[in-house]
Amino acid sequence: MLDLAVLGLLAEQPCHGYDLRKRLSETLGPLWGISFGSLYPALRRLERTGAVEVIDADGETVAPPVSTGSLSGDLAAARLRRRTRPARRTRKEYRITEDGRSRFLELLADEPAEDERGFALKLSFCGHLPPEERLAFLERRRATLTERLAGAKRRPAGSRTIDRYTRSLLEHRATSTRHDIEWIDELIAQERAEQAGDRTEGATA
Amino acid sequence: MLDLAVLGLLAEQPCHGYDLRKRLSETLGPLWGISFGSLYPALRRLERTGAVEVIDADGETVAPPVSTGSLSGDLAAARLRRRTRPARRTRKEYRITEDGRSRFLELLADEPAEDERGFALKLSFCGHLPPEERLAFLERRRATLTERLAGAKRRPAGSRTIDRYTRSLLEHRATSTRHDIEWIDELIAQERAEQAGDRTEGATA
DNA sequence: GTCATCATGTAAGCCGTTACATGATTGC
DNA sequence: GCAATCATGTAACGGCTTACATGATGAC
Repeated sequence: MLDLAVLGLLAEQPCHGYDLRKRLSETLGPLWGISFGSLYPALRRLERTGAVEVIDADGETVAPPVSTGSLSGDLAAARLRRRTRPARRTRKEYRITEDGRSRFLELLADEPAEDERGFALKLSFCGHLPPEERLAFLERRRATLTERLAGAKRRPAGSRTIDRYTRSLLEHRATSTRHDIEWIDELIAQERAEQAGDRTEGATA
Repeated sequence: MLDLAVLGLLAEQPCHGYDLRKRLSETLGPLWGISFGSLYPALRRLERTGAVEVIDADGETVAPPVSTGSLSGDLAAARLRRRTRPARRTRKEYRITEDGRSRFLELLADEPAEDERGFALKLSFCGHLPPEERLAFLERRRATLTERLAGAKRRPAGSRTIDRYTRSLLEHRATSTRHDIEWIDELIAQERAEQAGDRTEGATA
C-alpha cells in the first residue's frame, strides 16, 4: 500500500521524502495522513530492493552503502559512520528505477479486495494502466459496490431493533454507495467512449 | 475503539462474542470486519478491568478465575486447568457492569478527531448520550466536514498537474462531503426540533 | 545569532490481522 | 456417526503511529 503510493508518485517525477508526504496527503487527503515514521523506512526498503535510487542534483545516481554481508563488519561500519558521518540530514532525491516501474504496475494490477483508501490510491494512478486493465479495474470496483448495496438491502429482514440513528446511518451509507456507483458508471462510460474513439482512429489511420 | 464497540453493543443487551461480531458487522458493515483474534482478547481485557462480567443462563454473574498474585502458583494452576478443564469452549454470555456503562459513556463523549469508522460507531450509539451532548457531537462532525471541504477547495491553486482520474476523485470526494454535510444538517435539525418539543412539553406539563 | 521551517531518521508500542488449534451443538 | 456451523481461544506478525532526536537552510 505504502509502496504503491511511493512508487506511484515517483513514477511521475523524482522527489524527496518530505515532499512525497505532502503530495500524498494532497491526493488522499483525509483518508490517509501518512507519517514520516513509516515513509522513510519504506523509502530505504525500496532503495534496498532496487525499486528506487537516490540521485544528486545532476540526476546522477548515488551509490547506496553496500552491505558486506558480514554482521560484525557491518556493525563496525555502522559504529564508525555514527562517529564520523552521522547519517545525512540534507534532502535525498529519490528516483524510480525500471525495476520499480514494473513493481509499481504489478501492485497496481493486483486485486486484493480494496478498502476505500486502496481504491482511491489506485484510481489516482490508474492512468498508468493500459486501457483494458483500467476498465477492468473500474468494473471490479463497481461489482464491489453493487454487492455492498445488495448486502445492505438484505440485512433489515433478519435484524433486531435498530434505533433511529443507526437506521439513518445505514440509509445514508446506502445512498452514498449508490452515488459512488453512479460516479463509477460515468468513469466507465468515459473509458469506453475513449477506447471506441481510439479504435476508430486506429482503423481510419 | 473496539472497547467502545463492545461496550455499546453490550449496553443494549447481554451477548456472547461470536454474536457480538455479527451484530457489529451489521452496523459497521464494510467499514470494519472485526476479527475474533482481537475481539476475544478485548472481552477478556474488559472482564479483567471489571467493565463486563460473564453470566450464566439464569443471569447470575459467574466469578472470574482469581489470580493469586503468585507467579508460580498461577502457572501451576494454569497447567492444572489445561489438563483437567482445558478452557471452556461453550458460549460465554457477557453483560455490561455499571462500571462498564460509565466507561462506555466516557468513550462515547471523548472527541479524538474521528475517522469515518469512529464516527459511524459513535453515531450508532449516540442514542445513549444526553440530548445536548448528542447535538454537540453532531456539530463537531459538521465542523470536521466543512473544514475538509474548505481544504479541498484551497488545494487546486498551489498544486502540480493532476490527471483526469485524480481530478475526478477529488471532485467526487468533495461532492460526497457536501452530501454528508446535508445529511448531518438533517440530523441536527431533527435533534433541535425534538429538543424544542421536549422543552415545550416540559413547560406545559 | 536565533527562529521557523525543511528534512531525515530511530524506537517503542498499539491495534489489529491471519493462521492456527480446539471444542460444542445440531441436523441428518 | 459425521458434517456443518457455532464458539472460543492463542501465536506470530504487520503496518502504521507517536514521540523523540538531530541536522540543514534561509530569513530577519
